[in-house]
Amino acid sequence: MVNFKEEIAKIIAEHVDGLSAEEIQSMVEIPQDTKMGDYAFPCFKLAKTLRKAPPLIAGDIAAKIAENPIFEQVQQVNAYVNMFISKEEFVKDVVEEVLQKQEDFGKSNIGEGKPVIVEFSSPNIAKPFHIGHIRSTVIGNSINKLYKAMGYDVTRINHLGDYGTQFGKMICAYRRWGCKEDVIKEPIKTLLHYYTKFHEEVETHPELDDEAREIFARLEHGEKEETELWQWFRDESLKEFNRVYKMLGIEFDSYAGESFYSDKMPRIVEMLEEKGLLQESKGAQIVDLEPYGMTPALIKKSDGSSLYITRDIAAAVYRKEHYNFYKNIYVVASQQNLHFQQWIKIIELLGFDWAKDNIHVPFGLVSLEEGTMSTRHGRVVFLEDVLNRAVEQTREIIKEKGVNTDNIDETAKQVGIGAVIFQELSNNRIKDYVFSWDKVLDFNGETGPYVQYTHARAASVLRNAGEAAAKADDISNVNPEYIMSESAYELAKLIYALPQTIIDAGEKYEPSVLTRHIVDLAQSFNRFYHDEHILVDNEEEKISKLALVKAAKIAIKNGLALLGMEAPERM
RNA sequence: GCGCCAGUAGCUCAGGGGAUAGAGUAGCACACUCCGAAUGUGAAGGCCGCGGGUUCGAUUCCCGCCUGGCGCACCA
Repeated sequence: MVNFKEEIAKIIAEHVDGLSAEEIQSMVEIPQDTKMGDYAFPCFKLAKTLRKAPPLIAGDIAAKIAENPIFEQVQQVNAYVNMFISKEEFVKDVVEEVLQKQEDFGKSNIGEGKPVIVEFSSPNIAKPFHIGHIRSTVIGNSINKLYKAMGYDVTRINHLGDYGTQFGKMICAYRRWGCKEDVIKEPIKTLLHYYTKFHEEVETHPELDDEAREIFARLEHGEKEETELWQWFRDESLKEFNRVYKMLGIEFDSYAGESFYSDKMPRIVEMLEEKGLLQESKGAQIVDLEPYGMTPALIKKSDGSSLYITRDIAAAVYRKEHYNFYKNIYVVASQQNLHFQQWIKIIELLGFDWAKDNIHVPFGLVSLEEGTMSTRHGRVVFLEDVLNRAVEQTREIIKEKGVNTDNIDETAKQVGIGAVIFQELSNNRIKDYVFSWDKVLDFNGETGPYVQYTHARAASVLRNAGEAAAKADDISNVNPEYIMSESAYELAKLIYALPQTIIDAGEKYEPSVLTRHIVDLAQSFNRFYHDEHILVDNEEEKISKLALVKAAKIAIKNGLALLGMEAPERM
């Protein structure tokens, strides 16, 4: 498809001195009101160099470019050159492109196969997978898919929180109050109970903390008994996590978590020493980051055991050596902003020029109406419960509406879970939000079910069309005259914009950019659907409109896939 | 106290130098003998937190303040 901004910039550049086509391209905009054109070029900035009033410049440019056949019309309005693209060619090109590319529509190859790592989800072993984990999991999954669609070679890493003093606490608690059968029966809930009990007991018995620290030190030294317990906790927890990942349709290439890097840390400490970055402070080893406006980074505790910043440095070094990444992306809560700034700065101080390729993609906090979520206080909403309730509600709605779907369980799953994912990816990831059952279970308006419904509706029209639907695949059967009405043209424009939207979303690490666009697409399709009758008697008109319906359906489906969602044919 | 982030319609949020600031939702008024009403249409709803500055032009950029969230040494 033609890149219109680029083409327009070239055309205008021929008539404007002193500005490159690239500079002009960055100035070309899409007016908010479609009545003002498909593209606009504001001329204010040219006034100084050309020594002329902006409206006069706009008038000049408009007159000079009006003859170009890519425009249907060019107008000067005040300081703007407003351009209307020739609809006939445009609509035909868009439909042809989509129907030809099918599931590949929206993909690009700007990544050229370069290796990218996306680290996401990364739950803590032996702790519940709660609604707070949904963000990293779902946002990370979408970023992974966006980068794949851009032609990068993506590796998905689940950096499990499977190490640290918390395991000292867990083992300590298990030894004191644990019961093997309970753990086997309900691993995470039981282990969480031990963990909570530990924190209650430590209030009155502070010596427990020392004991836990000691146990962790033994674990780190590979003592048999501690290691076996740890391995057991890890295995049982992963079983539970995988149940949720399966529901969400999420997979990983690697589960190399914190424990994987435990033997890779001494090397980092050595490197820091060699570079003279390490200092002793209050018995601990630190890197002083004050010259960079940051608090010191604690590398080693006074008892000699490690901290997670050391692990993250070790992990980044390992990944650079092992994957030679072009980008190493971390989808981790904004609470860890300082931590990321610190260790990325340390990578830089170690002399690695790839420090800048480590990218922290932060997101805001999820809280409950009762307050911040707290595993220790048992104030949590389990993600699995949220997904199950969404599926259950969908099943009821389907029954209520009496929709004919072949497999009500499968459809309820696709829509219910899709609703939760879509909700999560609707807003800018940096925003905090308060979890609300009412909101996740609301399926009207700008929601996942709305978009999926639109897709199913398009599917329904195509089913009802019978043979004509197949004829729409052949562009020579399509007469663009029939799909140039206002609502059809607006729909075509949004379909056209999908590939660039995918790139924008990827480059900003912001799936919500795509989510918003899919909502716009669905709204536009529904407007078209209400404005015009598609299955008309006139065969040529019907086929032409069906081609647009098909293109819209493909665009919606491909977009949803990049959010990690299914697009059911019936719902 | 210092640092980072956020503040836009009653509510939830888009937009991020450019034309009259947009959606959804709630409430109001409409549209199913018609391809799927989980839909669509209309009206209403705004000192874009406050005060300065830069600019031809600021909701957008800069400075200060206010409010809220998060972080700031042996948890991750």
